[in-house]
This record gives sequence, C-alpha cells and structure tokens, in this order.
Amino acid sequence: MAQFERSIVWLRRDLRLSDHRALFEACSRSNEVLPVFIIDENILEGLKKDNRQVEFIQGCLNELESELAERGSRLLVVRGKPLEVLPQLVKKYSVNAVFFSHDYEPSAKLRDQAMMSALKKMGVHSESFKDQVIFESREILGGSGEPYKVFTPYARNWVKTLELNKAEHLREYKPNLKKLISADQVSGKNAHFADLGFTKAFLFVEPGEKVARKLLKGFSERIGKYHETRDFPAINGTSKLSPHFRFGTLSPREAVRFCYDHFSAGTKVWLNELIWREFYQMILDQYPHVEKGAFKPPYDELKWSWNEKKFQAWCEGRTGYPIVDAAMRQLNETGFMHNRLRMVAAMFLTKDLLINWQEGEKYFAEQLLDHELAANNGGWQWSASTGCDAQPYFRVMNPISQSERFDADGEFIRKYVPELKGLSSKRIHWPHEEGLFSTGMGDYPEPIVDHKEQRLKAIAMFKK
DNA sequence: TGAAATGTTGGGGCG
DNA sequence: ACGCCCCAACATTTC
Repeated sequence: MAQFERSIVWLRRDLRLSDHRALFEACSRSNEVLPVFIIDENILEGLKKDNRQVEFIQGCLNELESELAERGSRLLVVRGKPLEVLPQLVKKYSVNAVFFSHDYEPSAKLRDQAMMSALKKMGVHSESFKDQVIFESREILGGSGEPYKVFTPYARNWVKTLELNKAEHLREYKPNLKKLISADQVSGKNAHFADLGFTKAFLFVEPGEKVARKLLKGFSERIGKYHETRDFPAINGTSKLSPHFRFGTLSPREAVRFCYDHFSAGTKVWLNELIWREFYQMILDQYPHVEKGAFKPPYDELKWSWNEKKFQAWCEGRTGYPIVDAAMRQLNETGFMHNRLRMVAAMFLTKDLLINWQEGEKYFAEQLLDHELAANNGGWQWSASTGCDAQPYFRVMNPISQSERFDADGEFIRKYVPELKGLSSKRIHWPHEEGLFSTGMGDYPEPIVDHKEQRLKAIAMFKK
C-alpha cells in the first residue's frame, strides 16, 4: 500500500529522469506521480528574449515531454508564480504530496520555505531531497564543527567522507517510472517559453539528459589527460558538462561514479573541480551575504574605479589585450568561457581596470549558459581577492604571460580575434610593441590601460 | 590556480 | 694563472 495516492514531483533544476532522488521517492511512495515544471514568472522578469538558459531549459522540457509521452505519461508545464500555481494544481489534481530537490540559492530557499508552509496549511505533505550535490553544506565540517572557509582542507575531508561510505553516497536512485501518471489524466496544453516571446539562442552544448550522458561517455576518452590539457583554451580538454550540472540533466552522483570507474591522474583533477562546485554551493548556503558583498566584509570598503567606457570595452572584447578580448568574445558569441580565461578576464577587470568585481559577476551571469550564482560569485571573489580562499591581493595575473603560457601559438586568439589572424605566434600576444607593430591588424584597438601601472595601483588600493 | 624584484652562483671572455 | 666583469640560470624574497 503506497503512502500517497497521488503526488507531484516539482522539477526545477533537476531536469532528468534517471538517478533522481525526489522522483525516486515520489514513485516509491505514491500510486501515481505527476511531474510538473513551472515557468516561473518571478524569475523571467527583465531577462533578454534570446536568453541562453531559457533556450536550454526549453530543450530539456521538450526532451522530458517526449520521453514521458513514450511511456504514456506526460510532463505538465505551466506558467505563473509557483506559490500561486502549485497549490492550484494540488487542488485540481487532488494531490496528497509534493516532492522536489533542495536548492541552495537564497531566493530559492525563501521560495521553497514559503511553498512548504503553504502546502502544510492545505494539509498536503511536502518533502525535499539532496540532489545537486554529493554533500550538503553541513555534511562536511571542520574540526570545530564549523563549515570550512578554505578549499583544500574541505576537499580532503570531502573525499575522506565519501570513501568512508561510497556505495551509499553514490547510490543510484532509479525511479520506478511505471508510477508516472497516465497522460489522459492530465488536461490542458503545456506552456512554452516561446509564449512569453523568448526566441532561439545559440547553445554551445545541446540540452537534455541524453546529450549529457553522451558527453560524459565521450569525455571518458579524454579525461585521462584532463590534468594536462584543461588549462589550454585551444585544446578540447574540458568536459563542457557545466550546463548539464547547472540544470541537473546529469546526476552529480553519476559524475562521481564515473570518476571512480575511470580513475586516473586526470580524473582526480576533474573530481577536484566537482568538489569546487560543491564548495561554493556550501559557501553560498552557509554565508549567504556573499551574494551581496565580499566574503570578508572589510573588503566592501575597497575604492573601485567605475568607468563606463572601459567596462564596455571589456564586455565587448576591445581592451587591446588579445587574450582578454578573445575570452570576452568567446563568451559573447557562445555563452561559454574557458575556465582559465575566466580567471584571466576577471583579474583584468578587477586588477587592471580596477572595476568592482560585482559588475563582472553580473555580466557573466547574463552571458554564461552554465551560470550558477554560487560558482560565479565564488570565482569572482577569488579573482578579486575578496573571498574565502582568495588569491592574495598581490597575486595579479599578467594577461600577456598568461597568453604566452596557455595559448602559446595564438590559436585561440586567432579564432576569436580575427583582426590578429595574420600575426606570428610570438607577436600575437602583444601586438602593440614599438617596432613590432605589423599591418593587417584591421581596427584592433590600442590597449586601454597599461598593465604594469594598473597592477601597482591595484596593490596600492588593497593596501589601504 | 602569480609575477616582479632581488639575490646567488658559476661559466666564460678578456686583459 | 689570476682577477674582474658580464650575464644567464636559478633561487629567494617581496608585493
């Protein structure tokens, strides 16, 4: 006898059917499960109509729709404010329970709390589960019983805790999809983002859990070399799975199981990146003030120098520093930026242009397909030296030497800054030097700042 | 997952 | 043969 006659699984950023804890629980404990996605009008306000994340989500929904249709079931997609819409659905479909996955963003936590108390008032059971991380913020604690503020000891403890009981932590939650509601029980047409005027956007990876699994499989050929190739933007060394982690089309448990199944030097380093992801989610959950300001509050007093023109030049990839411009143009054109270049571009905005990291954070948030508040915020605070585990403020990257080290023959620069295509691999990193200037640069701009000077200014700003 | 400045060492040219 | 200088290579310190 199932505990619930009919339940809803409220999908948000867990857009898959496999290894899904909330769906698993719903299917185990109910006779009938109705999967629901709400196009949240609270979130959509102010988004540009060619939003990449919207396009990705819609693609995931399309896949889920057809996967469920094949099983004689359906996904219900409705539009509105979750706090209004979900209770209506609960009534309309006589639902006894609602299941969903934890979300650690401050606004989502508020939303989910409000939802649970609204459902409680209606006498409806609601329950949420860990899904997007292996360990939640209070599952990995330091000796003092407090959450970590530094990555390395956190990561050590993370691995130790995992290996203490790997089978349980990496367990696959395989939902019994036979419990999914029969399509004829569900009425009305599904809402689409297109109804709200959203249009096509370019995606550097296709949406959906099938694609995610295919990418993971393909990555198994390359992951052994990940530690050697991952820093070079012209090499296809990284997994490109970030959007799939973002929207839960890949189970983190599956990703970590994959690491242990393909164990190598490369896998170890990649696993570390997954731990970074959880580290920043933990930080956001435990120290939510980072959303609005520096992890270390004294750094909110820094006197950044806002400059509209320079900020625009940075955004558009017109700084005169080829590697920075290539990075920004990659972001603008594809919605992706190689991780090494995220650091270089962020350092340039904060330590060369002396512009507040929050401006950069906001721009990345608008552009990145894989954008996630926790990781983006953590990365920016790391670069700006305002965060936990930040680079000391005097560690400033030199955009030219970074370019020479990580794009030695200029292949990446040539791809995104075609004005410089004709330059030799020696000259392409810094085409402005007296006597080195060559023709065929089109209207590639002069450098908007002098790195040597700006570096000293940045250090001086922090000293105060 | 820094880079520049400064210090040290040792080989080789040269008077 | 010797002392001196130059400087590359490497190491350490500093921001």
